[in-house]
Amino acid sequence: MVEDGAEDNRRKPRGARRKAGAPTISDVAREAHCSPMTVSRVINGEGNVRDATREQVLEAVARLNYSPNRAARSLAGGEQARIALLFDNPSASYLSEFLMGALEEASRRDIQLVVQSCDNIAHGKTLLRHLAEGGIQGFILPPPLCDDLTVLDLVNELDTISIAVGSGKGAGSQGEVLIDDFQAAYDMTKHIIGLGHERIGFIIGNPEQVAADRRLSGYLEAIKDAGIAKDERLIVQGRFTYRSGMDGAEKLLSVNPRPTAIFASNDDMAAATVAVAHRRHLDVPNDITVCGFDDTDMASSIWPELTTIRQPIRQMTAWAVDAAARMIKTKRAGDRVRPEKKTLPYTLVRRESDAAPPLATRGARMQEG
Amino acid sequence: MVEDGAEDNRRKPRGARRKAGAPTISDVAREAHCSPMTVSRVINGEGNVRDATREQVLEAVARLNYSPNRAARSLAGGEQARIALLFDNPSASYLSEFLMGALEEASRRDIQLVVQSCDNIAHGKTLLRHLAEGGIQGFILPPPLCDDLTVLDLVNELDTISIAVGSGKGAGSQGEVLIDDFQAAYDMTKHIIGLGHERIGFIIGNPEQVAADRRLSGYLEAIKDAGIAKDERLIVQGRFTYRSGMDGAEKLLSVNPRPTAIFASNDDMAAATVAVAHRRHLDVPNDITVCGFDDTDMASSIWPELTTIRQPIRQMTAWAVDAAARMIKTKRAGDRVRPEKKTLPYTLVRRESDAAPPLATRGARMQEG
DNA sequence: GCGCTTGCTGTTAGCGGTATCCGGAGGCTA
DNA sequence: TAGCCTCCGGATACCGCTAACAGCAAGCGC
Repeated sequence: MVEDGAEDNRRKPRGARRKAGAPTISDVAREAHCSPMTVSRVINGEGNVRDATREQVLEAVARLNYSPNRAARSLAGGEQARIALLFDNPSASYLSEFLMGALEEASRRDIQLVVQSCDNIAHGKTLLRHLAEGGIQGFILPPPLCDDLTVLDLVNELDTISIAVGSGKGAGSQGEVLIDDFQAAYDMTKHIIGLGHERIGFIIGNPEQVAADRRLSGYLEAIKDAGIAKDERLIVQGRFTYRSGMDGAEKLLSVNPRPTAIFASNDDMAAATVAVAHRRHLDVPNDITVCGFDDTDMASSIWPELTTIRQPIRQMTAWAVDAAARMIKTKRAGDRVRPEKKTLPYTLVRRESDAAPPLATRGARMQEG
Repeated sequence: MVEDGAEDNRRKPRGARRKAGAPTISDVAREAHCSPMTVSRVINGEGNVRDATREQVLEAVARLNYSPNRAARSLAGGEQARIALLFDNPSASYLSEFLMGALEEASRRDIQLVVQSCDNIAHGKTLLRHLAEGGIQGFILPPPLCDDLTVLDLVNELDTISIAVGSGKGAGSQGEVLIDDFQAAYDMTKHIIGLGHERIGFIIGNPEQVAADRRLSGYLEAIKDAGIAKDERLIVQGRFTYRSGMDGAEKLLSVNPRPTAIFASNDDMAAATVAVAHRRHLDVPNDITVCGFDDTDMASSIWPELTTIRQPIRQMTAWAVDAAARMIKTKRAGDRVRPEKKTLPYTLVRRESDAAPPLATRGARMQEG
């Protein structure tokens, strides 16, 4: 009688569990009027599912708040993909968005993500080698790492795959996800011009990153199209850091006549520009318009909040993790890997840091003209 | 027919996929001349196995160096903990640290973690309900979600458990992991006093978060202990946002005589203070010392970089996951759940935003004394 | 019309364990 | 010897998911 303590309390855990427990893939399948296998395909981002079906499944997933059971998945699926995220990036706010997207997706997809920071390209390459030996099959590389061709070569040599996020030289073997930096910068410049500005300063990003070039080109093209003469003094070099933004802004604000607007290649530098402007007792935006790029956290946590270009960084890294997983999978299956590329839409987010140029300036210009 | 010895060499269809190593429970059973079930019994220390049999099994286990597959075990046993991480937090950098700690620990402990962001408290509550219905048994909540008592009530109503990270009202039913905000603020204030400051302004955080109160108390206690009289004009209300920090700083810097140092309850407000100071042509730190709290990335991405208090966010969330798992387990076993609480150590990070007060001020004071 | 792809979806068979049930051996009472 | 209990241990059915394959239409060349 003493012994049956073991049986008295757990008589029907199974039945009970089914009721209270988490929804399973079959629940979703029933809800979506299809088979569990199809659901599996949808949530794993495999192809070969009609869009209509996919949507039904996704709807059902959302409705039931389904999230796949990790244990079952790794039990059935064999090995998990292991992906590393290497970063060497000055802008902390960019980075945190970046990480969030990747981490979220990795946890959803049950992918093992190794996050490593590195000091410079050389160090990055050592790490790359090291990680590959440790069984990492794929890499996600933000700029500037993904902008270096020797890094790309190394990835190939190690027989791994890589995805460039927010940049990319269009190299054949590398996956890529980015926005149209050129067009975005063009749009922003046009927006500023549309406000009435003609003397528009520009702070270039880190020259080692292709995105910096593309943004510069977009700016140049836009002022050219608007018939504004290019003024070398209004284009200064930065490095995407706050500090470099301060230096750049100091230079720009010392030019005479002063620019009425400054377009910085990222938010950190734009924030620095606002700070410098304030230090010089210039009101943003009434004395000077300041615009950024990226829409990181910083853009909306300073005052005035920045008008900027929103990159869907989170979606981009999420997609990168996804694509990397797919590429690894096809590679493991022995199929030919076709690197995936994607361009995501950006948005111009208008906030409080832009306005028409001060009347005095406009007057001055009208007198000139 | 199918089940005979002829078949025992290898499973046929997926034999190829099986990894070289990893002996299974069946391998052990074969080795010990018994059934998998008996092996399971031995491994799990259940009764009802003859000593002789038990020893055979243990020997086989040792010989094969067998260790049970966790995924399979939790799948079959239905013992898997599922925890959700809900966040509604402005600071992205705080979050990435937050996530990293949690995800790392979750994967180590084989716990399933669902990550969800929400817009506000109301939305958070909807999600909470939704997730609980979806089989989530516990929640990890950063501020401000964990500071809201109605959220806490909901957690209880849903018969789930929660852990507050970085805050907590000490409510009986909720687990908590935090730093000693009082002591940290005390230390920072003392540090500033040690530099020679006597007129130290303080910007309070969001009154809805308990941590804000604690930090204020720490500040008050420290100046009291140093024999500095409390000056109401030097203590202003903020809300943890950049904007509120600007307002607070404006107020503080208008006080006459001006404070020589300002201690803001978080980094965003400290950054705002630096901006305001610069606007007034005050040099940080030579004209005025500014210190923050949290060590978010803003602290090190503005210039000058902020002296601040670093919270070990990663360890805090790792611990939270751990504690949540334990609490869920005891709850499932039908035992009374005793919410766990923990306080972790913080660090005062000294950077470039603090210095001794300007000589003029010190002179003035010496004359006074 | 015949095969032959191609694209989409369902079916089957496990992954490595554990819960539950079942049955045989042995001991005890009547 | 029947009846019943206890101790051991095996058989079976899953847990939730996915790999591999098996349809099955539609499109295409000839």
